[in-house]
Amino acid sequence: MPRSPARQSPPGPAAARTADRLHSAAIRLLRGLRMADPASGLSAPRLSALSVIVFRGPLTLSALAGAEQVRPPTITRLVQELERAGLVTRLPDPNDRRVSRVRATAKGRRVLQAGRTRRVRQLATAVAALPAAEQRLLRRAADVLERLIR
Amino acid sequence: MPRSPARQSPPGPAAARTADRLHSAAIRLLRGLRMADPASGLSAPRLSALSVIVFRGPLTLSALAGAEQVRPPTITRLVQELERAGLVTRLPDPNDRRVSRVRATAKGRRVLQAGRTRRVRQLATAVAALPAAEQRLLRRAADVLERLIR
DNA sequence: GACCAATACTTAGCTTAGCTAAGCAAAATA
DNA sequence: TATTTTGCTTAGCTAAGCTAAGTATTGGTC
Repeated sequence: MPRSPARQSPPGPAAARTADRLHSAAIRLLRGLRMADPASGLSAPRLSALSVIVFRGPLTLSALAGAEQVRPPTITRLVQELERAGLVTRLPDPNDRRVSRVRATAKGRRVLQAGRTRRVRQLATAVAALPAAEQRLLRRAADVLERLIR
Repeated sequence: MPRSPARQSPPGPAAARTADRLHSAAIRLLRGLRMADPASGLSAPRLSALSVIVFRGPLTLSALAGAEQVRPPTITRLVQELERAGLVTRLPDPNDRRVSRVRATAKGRRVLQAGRTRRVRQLATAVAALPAAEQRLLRRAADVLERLIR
């Protein structure tokens, strides 16, 4: 009998089922959270992009697009919106005038903190209510997922 | 010192961080999967709705909206698209002429299977490549997440 | 039985977020 | 110097969500 993790073409029913459940869970999780804070205009993609800009320092639009796994035009627009809201600014690159680096403003950093807290509050509260063992489980699952997603 | 899971108003930094990571993971996971199959037109929301229709039998639009956690107009449109694609049909309710029940067609059931397989294939393959212990971990995490999401 | 409120869905019209294709300007290369 | 490549933008499309306002039906109330 072949050892289990050998099969390649069909991923195997158990893995497929797990993938399917994670997929559904992701959809519902984001739907539950979508636009938790219309006032500050911090939708999921904006929050996510702003977070990258805040934590990975000033970076080029290409790098941001790569990190966010979206195409260049999407990033162009997202950054324009964040800029319009005063959350980020752009610096010209002195060495290469094609590129444009983005950095968070003080307001951006402030709003990120407040906004992500508000946005994931429901989820965070639900997580906090779980027994410690399940919280640990979710943390380890997040590790695995982050690796999986690349 | 107070025992840990007691605090309520701020969910606590560990839970908040876990929530934040799950949030990010969900965004990136869905971005990676979005429109894996443009040919069959099976986007995530359609797949998700079709799946509910297939497995929870004929159900009213309101019930579907509830299950999918979206507002009525969104469901109206989604169902119109699925109908146009021949994946579902509508039955009038004999007792109440306001309501309209949706059921999957044979084609709908067929396409669901093929489509979801294609759509989550990347993810399923990645999951299948994990050591058994991590696959188990993800399954248990999916249990917890499904409860969490309600 | 006539009205009125509630319910189930639809329509209209907006926003956001993604895409491709095509363009422009700067840099790198031949 | 001419060409290609790179980084970003513009134009224009689609999908998926929303609210507000409509229609039709049901059911309750005087």
